[in-house]
Amino acid sequence: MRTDRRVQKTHSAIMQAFEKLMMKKSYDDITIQDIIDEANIGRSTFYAHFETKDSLLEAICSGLFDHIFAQHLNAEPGHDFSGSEEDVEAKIIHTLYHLQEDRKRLSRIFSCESAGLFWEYFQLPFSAFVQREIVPALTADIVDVPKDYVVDFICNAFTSTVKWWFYQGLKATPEEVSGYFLRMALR
Amino acid sequence: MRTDRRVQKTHSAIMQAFEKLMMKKSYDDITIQDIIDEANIGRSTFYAHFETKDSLLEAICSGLFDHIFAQHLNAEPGHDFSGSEEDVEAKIIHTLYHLQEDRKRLSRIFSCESAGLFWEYFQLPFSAFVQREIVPALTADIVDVPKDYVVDFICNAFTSTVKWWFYQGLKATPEEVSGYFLRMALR
DNA sequence: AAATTACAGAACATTATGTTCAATAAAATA
DNA sequence: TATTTTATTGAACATAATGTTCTGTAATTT
Repeated sequence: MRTDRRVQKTHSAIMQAFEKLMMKKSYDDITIQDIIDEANIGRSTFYAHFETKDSLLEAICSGLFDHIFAQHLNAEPGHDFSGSEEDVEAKIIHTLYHLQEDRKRLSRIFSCESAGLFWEYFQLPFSAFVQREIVPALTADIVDVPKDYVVDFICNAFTSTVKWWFYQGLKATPEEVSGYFLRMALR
Repeated sequence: MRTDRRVQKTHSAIMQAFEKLMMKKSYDDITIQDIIDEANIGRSTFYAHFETKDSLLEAICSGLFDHIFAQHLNAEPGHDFSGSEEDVEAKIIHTLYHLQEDRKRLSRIFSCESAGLFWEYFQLPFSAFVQREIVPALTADIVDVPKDYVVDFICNAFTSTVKWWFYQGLKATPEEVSGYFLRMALR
C-alpha cells in the first residue's frame, strides 16, 4: 500500500517551507512556528510528522547528502585502478561537481555556522570512503600516526575545503579545488 | 576611578554561574533564566551587564583563549631560530600543554558541538601565528595553491586535531599530538 | 552627609513549545 | 458506492523563556 496522499503533501509542504526559510534566516533562527506558518499547516500536523526541529533537519540532510555521496563515492569500482591516485582524484572531482550543482541550496546551508549537524551528515559518508580507499594507500608513510586520527584529519580537511570553496563563492573549478585538497591533505 | 565593587561581584557571579552550568549542559541548552537562578541575581541585573547570551559567551571566550594563545604563541621570538621547524613545534607543544592544563573547563566547551563561536575565537589567534610563521616556511612547495586556502587549511587542521585529542580524553601527550599534526598538516 | 549608582524583585507583554481534543475532510477498503 | 479508517484542522491549554520597565532599597562614591 502506498503512503496516504495527504501525508505526502504535508511532508513536502514542510520540506519546502523549511528550505524557503533557510534562504532567509539561519537554522537556529527558524522556529517551528515559522515552518507551520510558511507551510500553512496546523500545529498538531507538524508534530504528527516530526518530533523536533532537529528531526526535520536530519531528514533534510540525509536526503541531501545521500544523493551526493552514496551514489558514486561509495559505488563499486567498475575499473581496475580503484584506490589509485587517479581514482581518488576522479571521485573527489565528481563529488565537487555534484556539490556545485546544488550550490543554491547548499550555499545557504554551508554558511550557517550554527548547524554542526549538517557537517556531521556531510562527513559520515565521506569517512567511509576515506577509510576504504585513501588510508590504505598511504599507511606506508605514517605508520606511527593513529589510524583514527588520520581518518578524522582527512575528513575534516575535506570538509573545511568545501567550506572554504563555498565561502569564496565557488570561484575555483572542482579540478582546482581537488588539486589543492590532495596536495595539502595527502602529502 | 575603580569599577564599582558591586559590578565586579555581579560580573564574576555571572561568569561562575555560566561555567558551572557548562559542566552540566551544552551551551544551547543554557537559558538566561538558568544563569540568573544559578548566579542568584535579579533579571534586570543580567541585562545591565550583557545584552544577550552570546555577548556573555564572547566575554568568556576572549578571556579563555587570549590567555592560552596571546602570551607565547604570538610572542616576540627571543631566539634566532624563529619560524624554523623546531620553533614551530615548540610553540605548538607549548600551546597543547596550556590546553591540557585547562582540560576541565575546555573539555566541556570543546565537546559542545553547538557553539561554533568557540572555535572562531580559538582559530583567530592561531591564524595569525600560521600566517606569520608557518606559511612563509613552506611556500616553496605549494606555489600554485592559494595562500588563504593554505592558512584556512592549517587552522582547521589544528582545530580538528585539538578536537580529536579532547574527544579521545587527552590520552596522547602534547608531544605526540604535535607530531601527528605536523606530519599530517605540513607534508 | 549627600548624591550617585547598582541591584532586587515584581509586573508585564510577547513569543515559542509541546500536548490534547473534537470536528471535519480525505483516503483506503470492502 | 457505502463504510471504515486515518490525517488534518484549529482552538485551547499549560509551561517556560525573553526582554522591558519600574520602584524601593542598599551600597558606593564624592
